[in-house]
Amino acid sequence: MVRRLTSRGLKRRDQLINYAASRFAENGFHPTSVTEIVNGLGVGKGVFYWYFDSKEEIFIEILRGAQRDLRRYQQKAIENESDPVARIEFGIRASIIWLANHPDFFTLLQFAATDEKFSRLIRAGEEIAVQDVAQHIREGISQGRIDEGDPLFLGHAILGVTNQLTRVLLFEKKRDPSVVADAVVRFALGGLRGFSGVIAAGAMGGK
Amino acid sequence: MVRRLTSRGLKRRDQLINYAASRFAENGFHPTSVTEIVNGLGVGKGVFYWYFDSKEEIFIEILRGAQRDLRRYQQKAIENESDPVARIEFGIRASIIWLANHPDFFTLLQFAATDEKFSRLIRAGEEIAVQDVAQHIREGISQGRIDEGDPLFLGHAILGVTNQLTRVLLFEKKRDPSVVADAVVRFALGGLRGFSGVIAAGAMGGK
Amino acid sequence: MVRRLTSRGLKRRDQLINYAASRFAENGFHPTSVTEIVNGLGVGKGVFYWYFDSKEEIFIEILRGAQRDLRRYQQKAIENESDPVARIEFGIRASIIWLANHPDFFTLLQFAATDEKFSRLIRAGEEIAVQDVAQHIREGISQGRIDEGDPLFLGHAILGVTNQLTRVLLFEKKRDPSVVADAVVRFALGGLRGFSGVIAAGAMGGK
Amino acid sequence: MVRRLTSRGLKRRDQLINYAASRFAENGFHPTSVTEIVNGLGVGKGVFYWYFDSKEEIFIEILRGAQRDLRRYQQKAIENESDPVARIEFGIRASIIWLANHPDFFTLLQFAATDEKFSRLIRAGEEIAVQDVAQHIREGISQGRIDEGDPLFLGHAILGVTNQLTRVLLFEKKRDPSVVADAVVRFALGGLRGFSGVIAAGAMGGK
DNA sequence: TATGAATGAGTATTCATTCAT
DNA sequence: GATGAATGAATACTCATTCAT
Repeated sequence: MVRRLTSRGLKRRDQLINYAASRFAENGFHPTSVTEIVNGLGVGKGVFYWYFDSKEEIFIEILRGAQRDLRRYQQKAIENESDPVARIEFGIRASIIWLANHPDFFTLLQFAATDEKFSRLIRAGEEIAVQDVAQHIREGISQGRIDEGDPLFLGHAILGVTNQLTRVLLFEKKRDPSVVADAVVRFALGGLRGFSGVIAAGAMGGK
Repeated sequence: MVRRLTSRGLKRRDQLINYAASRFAENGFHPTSVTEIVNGLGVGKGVFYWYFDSKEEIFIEILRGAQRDLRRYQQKAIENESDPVARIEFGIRASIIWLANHPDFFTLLQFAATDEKFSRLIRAGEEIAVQDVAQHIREGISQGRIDEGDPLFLGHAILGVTNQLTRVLLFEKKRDPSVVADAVVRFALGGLRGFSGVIAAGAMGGK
Repeated sequence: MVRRLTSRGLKRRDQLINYAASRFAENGFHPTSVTEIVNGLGVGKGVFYWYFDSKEEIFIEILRGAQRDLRRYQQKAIENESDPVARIEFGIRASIIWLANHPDFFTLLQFAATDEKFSRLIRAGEEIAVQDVAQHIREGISQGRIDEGDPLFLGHAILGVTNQLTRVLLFEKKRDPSVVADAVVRFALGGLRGFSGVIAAGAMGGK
Repeated sequence: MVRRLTSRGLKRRDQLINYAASRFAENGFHPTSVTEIVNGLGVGKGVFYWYFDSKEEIFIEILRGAQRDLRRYQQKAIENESDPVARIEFGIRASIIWLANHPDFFTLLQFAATDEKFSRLIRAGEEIAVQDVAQHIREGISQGRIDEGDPLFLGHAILGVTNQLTRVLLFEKKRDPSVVADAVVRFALGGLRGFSGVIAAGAMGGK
């Protein structure tokens, strides 16, 4: 939808995005109806469709906004650091802090990754984040600080640890963000250094 | 629902579970209708509600079955191994192989974790798996093979790496299961060993 | 929609078709809502969609049924007559009688011809009727009873006269069907015989 | 709505009428939204409601304008002809030429005739046109050039032939307007002369 | 005159679930 | 055990119209 918005319109749009995000996070995307959103805001149904073409569209806008914001936060956390391993660490810590400050978005991103309609977007965002990390990993490898290994694999591994520990420790067990971050960093940097003595590679066979 | 089923009835129930699982995996839980399931099987709607109280119930049955099956597979892979680190490795490898053989269930479990209605079940299953691993981790720590650290944290970290790399490398990038397993094991065992030189713990602060 | 219907189901379907036809005829297709139809029948909304995929579909069924019925009626009126001009006359009279007995369908067919979604169907039905007449016209021409002329043009001309006089005389001015039929037949057969002295063919030019 | 319009305002009004007419003709009246009209013109919604009270009103304006214009065109074609049969012929030819030059209006008039909201207007317009023709028919009868018969019936018959052949031959089969006009004139004048030997008047009976 | 914003009843359609047979 | 039929609340979305500026 292309619409020239006045400042009043921009405010409305933001209001819709924020409220919808909170409802989606609490109830889930499918179970949250447009009616629920507009009623919660005390506006008519047409308002919603004045700003968005569909329920899908507003969700995508929410996701994009979250991805953009998270990425900016990560980059800002890194910008003055030249050591690649430190950049990785700072990136992890920034992510966790951002997620702690935007718990709704965490839920939303997790769900979106499982829904065919949005997963492409999430994948793309993840890929960008992983590319960022991969670059630092490559530098770390060339400096001999990180063991050889596919930087993209390693980047995804870090992402996996970060997400899982954030969900469990931060959101479920309500640990302090810095505690969570310490745990993630410890595991992730250890993982990057790798483990020479793989015991039984391929030893178990398939089905 | 508790119903005494004939062997024919058991077969029907299985048929429903399997077909529903494939539909849910392909379309998502919410977008898949009961009508779609019974039509796809060429039976009437009564059949569905003879065996299950609701669409939620069949989904829960699917999830439970998947969790049970995966756990059995993991345990079988471990039963003759006494070395704790090897048990961890074998557990990881077994998980990846099982997931490779049940791609539908992977999708389903991922989604279920994000839906309030099912997440409790998923969390419980995860917790059990993590407890298993934690036990090995404890042994490993006491043998001095793994660095000090909260075994539950570490268990979740392993789970996070496994899930993420399975999704990305196995399902998206179609890598061979053994390649994926090698990557996961390498990172996980490295992560367990930890990283003594955390550079900036807590240095960045919150918002 | 392909559905095996019980006799109860067939009855419901008929009921829906008949009631919907009357509503469409009275209010028009667009202004008549599915809700109005099911409420008028005192059934749930699902009933409608059990038998028809859409509002369009039921309308098409109505049109098809009307076309089929009208055609049968025309053919029955003609079957024992061998004289081609008499066949034309009998066909016209039969059409008018049928329309007099199915005033709703007349309205429906007229509307359908103007709506892109249904006009193809109406055109096809008209074409069939016109082909029938054209055959008799050809015979009439070869017997020297009808002047030379494109039989399809003439068939459409007859259709036009029939429709217009039926609408105006029969439905608006409430004339007796036989009076209407006499008027149509008189004009149509005169028109078939043609007019040798066209006064100013092409004399007026285009725009 | 009565509004004193500046010349700029009159232009806007015309623009709206013309564009709306083209949309209505292409999509149908009901399916065309006011939004579609104003967006297509790149103006705000207020503009529409400044000039017209409702969507119905603009449609009625369109119809009235078309009727007025057609009637003027017919009258101009006839004004210098005194022979009644020739006046009929010229009227028919003029109508077909006008319709050929205003294909949108043809569609619109056809639809309007089927919609309760507008049919009164269309009927009135038709009645005027038919009265015009009826006058010539009466003259023709008194001159012994046209057989006895109700002039209004005959007038409607001519209208029916004209409309049907225009639709089929001109718009669907893309015949040249003069060819269409020849066919209509031939049939209409033949029809006016009538057919003495009605074979089976009333012989078939009603239901 | 004109705009962007807002209204809210209305639309077609879906779907989990129940019922009668 | 199983079927076709029925329910009716709910859903996403539309649209003629009005309002504030």
